[in-house]
Amino acid sequence: MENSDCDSIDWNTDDELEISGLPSSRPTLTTPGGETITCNGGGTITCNGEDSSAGPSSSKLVRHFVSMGFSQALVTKVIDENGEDSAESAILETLLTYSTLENTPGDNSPEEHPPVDFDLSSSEYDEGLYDLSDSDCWSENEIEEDTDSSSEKDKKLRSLKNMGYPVEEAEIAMERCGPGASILELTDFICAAQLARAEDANFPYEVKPKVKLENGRLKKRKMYPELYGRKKHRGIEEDGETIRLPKPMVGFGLPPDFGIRDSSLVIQKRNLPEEAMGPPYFYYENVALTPKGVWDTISRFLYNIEPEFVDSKYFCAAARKRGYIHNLPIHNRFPLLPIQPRTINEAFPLTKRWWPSWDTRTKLNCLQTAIASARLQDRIRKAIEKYDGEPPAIVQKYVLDECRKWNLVWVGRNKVAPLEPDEVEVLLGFPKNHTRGGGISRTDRYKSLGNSFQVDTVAYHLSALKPLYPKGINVLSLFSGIGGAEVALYKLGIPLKTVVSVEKSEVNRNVVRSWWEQTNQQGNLVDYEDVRQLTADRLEQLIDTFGGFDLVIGGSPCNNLAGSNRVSRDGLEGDQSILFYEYFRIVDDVKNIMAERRGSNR
DNA sequence: AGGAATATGAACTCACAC
DNA sequence: GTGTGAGTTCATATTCCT
Repeated sequence: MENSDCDSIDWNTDDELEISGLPSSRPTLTTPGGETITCNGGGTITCNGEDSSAGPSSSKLVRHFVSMGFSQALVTKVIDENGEDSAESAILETLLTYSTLENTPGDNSPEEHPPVDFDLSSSEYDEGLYDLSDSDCWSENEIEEDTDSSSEKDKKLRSLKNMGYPVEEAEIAMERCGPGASILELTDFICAAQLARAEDANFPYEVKPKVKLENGRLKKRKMYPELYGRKKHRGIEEDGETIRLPKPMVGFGLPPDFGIRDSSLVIQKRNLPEEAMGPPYFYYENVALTPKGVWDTISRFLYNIEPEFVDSKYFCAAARKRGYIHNLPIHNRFPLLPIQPRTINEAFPLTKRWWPSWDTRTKLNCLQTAIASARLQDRIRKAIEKYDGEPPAIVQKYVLDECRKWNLVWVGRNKVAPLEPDEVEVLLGFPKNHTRGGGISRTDRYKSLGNSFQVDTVAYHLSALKPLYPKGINVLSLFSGIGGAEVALYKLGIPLKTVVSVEKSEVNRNVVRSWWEQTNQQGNLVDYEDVRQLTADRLEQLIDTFGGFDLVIGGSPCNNLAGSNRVSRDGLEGDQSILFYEYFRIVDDVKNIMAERRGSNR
């Protein structure tokens, strides 16, 4: 999603060197306003595990860190050393360092913890928006505890198959791991077996194209047609260098009754390249309409997975054409409830009265980061007012062009207006007032919202994870923005055990933290300011602390890709959009580290 | 100082006619 | 095949105004 340009820090080369050259231990950045941000290194932490009242106390701090998986003895020791008043981030930093040095599991390894209690009904934040009561849309698809071992086995087999694993490998894994093995254990086994086979065939990591620096620039990966041959289906073609956008832009399929009548548009299964398979799962997002060749490059880096292009106009009343590359299962998806109104009239009933018959729009265009000026709205009003009845065709065209360009709606006689920030929030699937208050300006609200996920769309894709992680997931959220991924998972009812979030903009981090607190999250929220802080060493520490990441999710900056940018639409190598390579690096690091851990546990 | 307002096209795709 | 026109787009730089 999201935004890397919300503040005044430029991503020019000098800054890159400056930031990456910082000592890795607890760097402290200072904002232009002189305010010190202490969320580096260990990150700012929010945890509402027990008492919701604010204010640190020693015992509470101890419980807090113990709940994160550190041993009580270690936590006590570190707090004693640092002092109770020291920042939580400093304590976490020390804990991470110690736990790495000790290399011995604490008294409370995360796996030994009781599952977090995830009580949706206790949330008062949603104002009844999230109807997560028993829904026949998905309950039948869930994996339920079943006493019948044979049907249990079938379900696991089916799940594995749906996740893209070959049936034979799934059967072998179930035989070897025993009847009580969880899906996660089974997928671990299959992945380890695949890795072992790859090594046997002298086809190990080295084969995987690596990113290399060339003249200070990132070098593009070679195509490996032998790994993932050219293909063609449903309008998405790899025609030499260009991936074409599908029409209609419905991805691998939409929920039932979402506008797909042609069943051939629904993809039942796909074959992921072996090196792309999870765990961890990952999910990458960016604008669909990029300069030529960008999605080819992105796909090449992300294990040659075919992008899923979806227009969110099928999920809400506004268009949002985006590409998603992920290794999620695509079976058993279900939509968020309640389903959003999908026409302007239904979403904004009050506009109906003023909507002229010659404005035939039923959907809004893409919600962007800026809104129409008052002067433009005035020009439109004056242009129409000159005529008693229906304005002439030339005026209609002028008005309609501007309305389309600026997403204006009719709010009075001859009066058009841009959407209010709270209306944008709801369209994008966020709770009303999600970005309101806490010191964020109206301009920044539009900007952050314009850079965000459409929650219903993303949630539909992520819904396949729900049966796989009934006890919750650990998420690495990159370029988190205002937390579209977190909100989507929450609305799906997937408990958030740990969220490590990286977001450069302070106002956005504040939005996510407020949401986290208001929704009484039981897990841990750790945040970082810069993706470059997540070095391989740091990722190892985080993985060892939290027991690995189940999902790495994020959309890297689109600034240099988006069509609205008149100034610096420089493509993937642009100042901001180049951070895509950081996304790839981190996903690849996490995959390799977790594969190593699986190997050494065996 | 900082928020708000304002002006600023190009690149791309698609449909259609020829 | 080529040409043309219509439609769409997670934005930025500058100025204005408290």
